[in-house]
Amino acid sequence: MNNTLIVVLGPTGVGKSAISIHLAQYYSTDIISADSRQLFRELAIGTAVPPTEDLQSVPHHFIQTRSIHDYYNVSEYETEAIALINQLFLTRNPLVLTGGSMLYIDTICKGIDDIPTVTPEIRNEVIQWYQENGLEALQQRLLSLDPEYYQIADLNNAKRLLHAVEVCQMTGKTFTSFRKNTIRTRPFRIIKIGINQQREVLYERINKRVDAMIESGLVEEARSVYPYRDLNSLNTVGYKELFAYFDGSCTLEEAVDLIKRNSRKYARKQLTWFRRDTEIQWFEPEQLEEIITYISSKVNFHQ
RNA sequence: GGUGCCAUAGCUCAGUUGGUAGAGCAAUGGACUGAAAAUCCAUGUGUCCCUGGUUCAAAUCCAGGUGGCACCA
Repeated sequence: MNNTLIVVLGPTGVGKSAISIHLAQYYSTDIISADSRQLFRELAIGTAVPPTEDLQSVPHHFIQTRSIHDYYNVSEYETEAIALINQLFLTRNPLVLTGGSMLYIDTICKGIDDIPTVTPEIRNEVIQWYQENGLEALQQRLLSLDPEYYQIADLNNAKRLLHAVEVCQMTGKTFTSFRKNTIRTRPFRIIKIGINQQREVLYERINKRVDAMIESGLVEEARSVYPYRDLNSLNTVGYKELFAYFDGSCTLEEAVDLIKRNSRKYARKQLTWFRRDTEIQWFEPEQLEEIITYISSKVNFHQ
């Protein structure tokens, strides 16, 4: 098995895109995005989609391919991305996967259990029931539907409980019965490259990048999707803060500061997730040569 | 120059009739199975501006000083 997926991961703003493009050019290959927000074509500036030149110089997949109005989830991503990866391997090797959405990356590397997709009717029904009856009632409902999951569930996290209840409600089976937690072995090798740098430097980069986004017209971009603010796809850093400004509940300056702060928080959360993954080999953003050396030490593409 | 108000955690501020201090935000750590840039959880020692006084005991009362704000000249 020589097919290799090079996974470039790291916190937001660290410079993953630049490294991925260099790697893709070096190996004459494509980039598959693992970014849950760059998927949406209406969101370009605020999600830091690479500039047009970069997108033209290297083929990118899963960038700007969906609308904010489309329903999308990790499972769909897994199905589509794995199919594409297998197809691309017929003509090229290695491939580069890059992005900051932790769950999306893990889904490609390890798979995710088959859980039936909840219909909008059931979802709305359960959400409405929750809004009328509250968290405690939701916990009790889960306890009666799936006591096993109740034992391990994060009982304050309504989103998790809601999903478990939805699945039970729809299928008549317990949520636990779908949670096999089986790791899928992929028909390709995976090399994980983590990019990180000193926290202060990273934060400074993030702050500057937000200023640059504002200069590039983020306010206008956010205003154009403002009417659809309740969509899940717009519960996104860079947009939700500007919606508050449009509402008149804060100044533009305050909104921009909040975008910076929330981006930093996001970066921290990403690092928390990645920290437990011992397969990741970490590098600084300038260490392109070292990265290529490391990859070469793991696999030889010219045999 | 005079008078009044204020000074407590990185920031904004609570702090009852004196018993050596605690919220929100920030920051940091953690969780994570179809909303994941989402959602949830945990972590609070700081010359209570300085000096002196009263008191068994002062962030708290008194005097002076320093800095800020407001008003009057």
